[in-house]
Amino acid sequence: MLRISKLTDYATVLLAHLADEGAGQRTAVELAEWSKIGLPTVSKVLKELQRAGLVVSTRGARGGYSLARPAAAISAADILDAVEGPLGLTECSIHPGQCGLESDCRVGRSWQRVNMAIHRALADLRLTDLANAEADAVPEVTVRLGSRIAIRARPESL
Amino acid sequence: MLRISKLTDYATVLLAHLADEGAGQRTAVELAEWSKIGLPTVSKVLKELQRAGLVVSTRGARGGYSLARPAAAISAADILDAVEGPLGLTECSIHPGQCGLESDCRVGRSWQRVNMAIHRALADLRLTDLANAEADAVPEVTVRLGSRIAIRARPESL
DNA sequence: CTTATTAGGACTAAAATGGTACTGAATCCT
DNA sequence: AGGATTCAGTACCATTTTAGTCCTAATAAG
Repeated sequence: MLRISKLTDYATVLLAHLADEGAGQRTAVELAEWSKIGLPTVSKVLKELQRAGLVVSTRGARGGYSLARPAAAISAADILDAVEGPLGLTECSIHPGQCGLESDCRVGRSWQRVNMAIHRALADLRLTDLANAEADAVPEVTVRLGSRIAIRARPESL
Repeated sequence: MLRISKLTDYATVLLAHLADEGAGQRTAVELAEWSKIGLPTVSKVLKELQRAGLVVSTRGARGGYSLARPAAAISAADILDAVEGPLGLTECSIHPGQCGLESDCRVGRSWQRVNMAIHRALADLRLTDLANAEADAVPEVTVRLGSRIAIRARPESL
């Protein structure tokens, strides 16, 4: 099905750890040792998170990384966007007008809507929720794609 | 962000066309010409859809493809699963016990839940909805991940 | 038995992903 | 000032995934 990349997974793990330890600042080395992910990779991920403004870094001796804002203010969508970029769901959403169908094909916009709705739902799923995946700690998320039908996946079915 | 593959997009377009034309049976050639997708590719996609049971095929002269069931009984999740397979969202959901964190890392299960919830929401989004992407035709979808928080992306914001 | 059409699978090319390495810049400490 | 520590940027490589093609076999119609 839908898939997040390994790097996004790493990012989540690292961010969750930074969140756990309060305002704790950690170096890339510490995080690599703790997570058992290779240092270069951890480094790369953290750099991306820094560019995206999710963590702040201080250079030099006694430097390191820490969260740029409270864990509750960082969403799953933030992490996705930071690591995977704002990729479009379909080709024609990136290069419109090269499709040849256009008038006949109303499918593209649908997937686009699906994507946006999922994105929007994930924007409300916070790092604090992701970090506490104990039973039922992950919140309900509602994706609203239009106005006609309400569909609900019930918690007990997860 | 999240992404569907080109082939999934093709599959949706083709299925939508089969749905449009009533019970119309179409050959791969006809579908390729109509969609302007290369014949070998159309062929491949249709074969996958056939294996997944979304379309039925008849061989030989006057053969072709048609929907295996009414468009309203085919969901977005069916299409995703047919073309992209039931991929796990993270590594450790596929190969558990190789992670080294496990006790410390509660992130994996969260993403897994997100995935399952999205999947479940897409299971209720029907081909008929995808094919009619006129304004507001795509229905509201609710993904419920847990039981604590309700999050709603409002239609007007799409 | 010839033609139309799908089934299956092997194969190739291109792109994305995951991971590494190197060089430079900032900061701290003595 | 000088050295040590640590992040920044970028280029690079290997592997995997994705997209697309092609060929041969099977099935059905006329």
